[in-house]
Amino acid sequence: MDDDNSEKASPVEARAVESRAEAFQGVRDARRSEVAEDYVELIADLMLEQGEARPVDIAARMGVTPPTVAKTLDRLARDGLVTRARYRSVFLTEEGRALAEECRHRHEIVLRFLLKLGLDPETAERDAEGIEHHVSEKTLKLFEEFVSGS
Amino acid sequence: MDDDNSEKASPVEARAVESRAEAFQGVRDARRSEVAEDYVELIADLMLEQGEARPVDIAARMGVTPPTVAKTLDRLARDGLVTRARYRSVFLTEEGRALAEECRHRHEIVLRFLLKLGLDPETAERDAEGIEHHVSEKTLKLFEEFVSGS
DNA sequence: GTGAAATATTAGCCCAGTCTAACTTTATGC
DNA sequence: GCATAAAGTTAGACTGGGCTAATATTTCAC
Ligand SMILES: [Mn+2]
Ligand SMILES: [Mn+2]
Ligand SMILES: [Mn+2]
Ligand SMILES: [Mn+2]
Repeated sequence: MDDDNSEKASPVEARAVESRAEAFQGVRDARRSEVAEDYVELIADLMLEQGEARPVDIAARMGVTPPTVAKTLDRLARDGLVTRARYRSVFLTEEGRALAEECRHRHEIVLRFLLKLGLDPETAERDAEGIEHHVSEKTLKLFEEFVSGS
Repeated sequence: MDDDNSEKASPVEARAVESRAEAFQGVRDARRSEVAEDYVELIADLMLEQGEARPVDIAARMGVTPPTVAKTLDRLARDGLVTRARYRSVFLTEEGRALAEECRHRHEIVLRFLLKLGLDPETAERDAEGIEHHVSEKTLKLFEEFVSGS
């Protein structure tokens, strides 16, 4: 090892490192809510479309197997987002409904934003499904303005 | 149960269900590559900044502990993205370098797009770190045009 | 050169989220 | 009403990605 690379971590560099770590932390936090968000949004959808949210319909639309849905719903129930009775459809709690509404709204804005940008509907729907979970309030506001703007 | 809700799944509805499932599948696929993408991008960064990519520096910037980095690097090595020797810095394979370059490019475009939209740099960096993994080629193109456009 | 500090690894734990196989319960058609 | 089909659940396995505690190795200051 020839070159002297011992730049003793200036406060400025230290701050940059920390800030980067916080960004990654934030993304990891967001990741932990993704599945719950998609489920409550879908459950709200199904209750409108079909009058009830059955695990089998959730499974078909999420593209996963029924046991996966069962386990996920148990976690959602544990976290106070849904209520559940054996062999019956699932229902959203107040908290679940609130989260679903928030997610529906955010999904809608992200989708309309991508469409306005010129994306085809199929791709827009797919990208929105992923992007929605990583959009801050500030960004959402800007998306909204862009959609509404001339 | 009074109302008759037995709408026998028309082909149109079936296609809609399937398409939605595909969107979720796509998002799940993207999620599986997120960590690998962030790591190779960061490793490439460190090799430029510091001349080498040490686990301790990766850990600090990712905001995780060294054992987490070790385990992740082992997965990356298994997947042919990095090479590794005990107690030494890590290196990217050809494949790893290619992926890193792709990720760096995509990250850059998403970031510039958010900045152009009017987002503050701190939030832009954080949102970009999450959004980048869920942006299709088509969307990236549109972002690029928007950034370059008058 | 040696000892202490820094770095890296290993072992072992945890939880989320996926699956298949087997079983139970409910809904449906006759 | 009953047989069977559909739906739901349970058990058990697996991977990814996080952690702490303990250990091993390397680096550095003297
Ligand atoms: Mn989604
Ligand atoms: Mn959604
Ligand atoms: Mn990222
Ligand atoms: Mn990135």
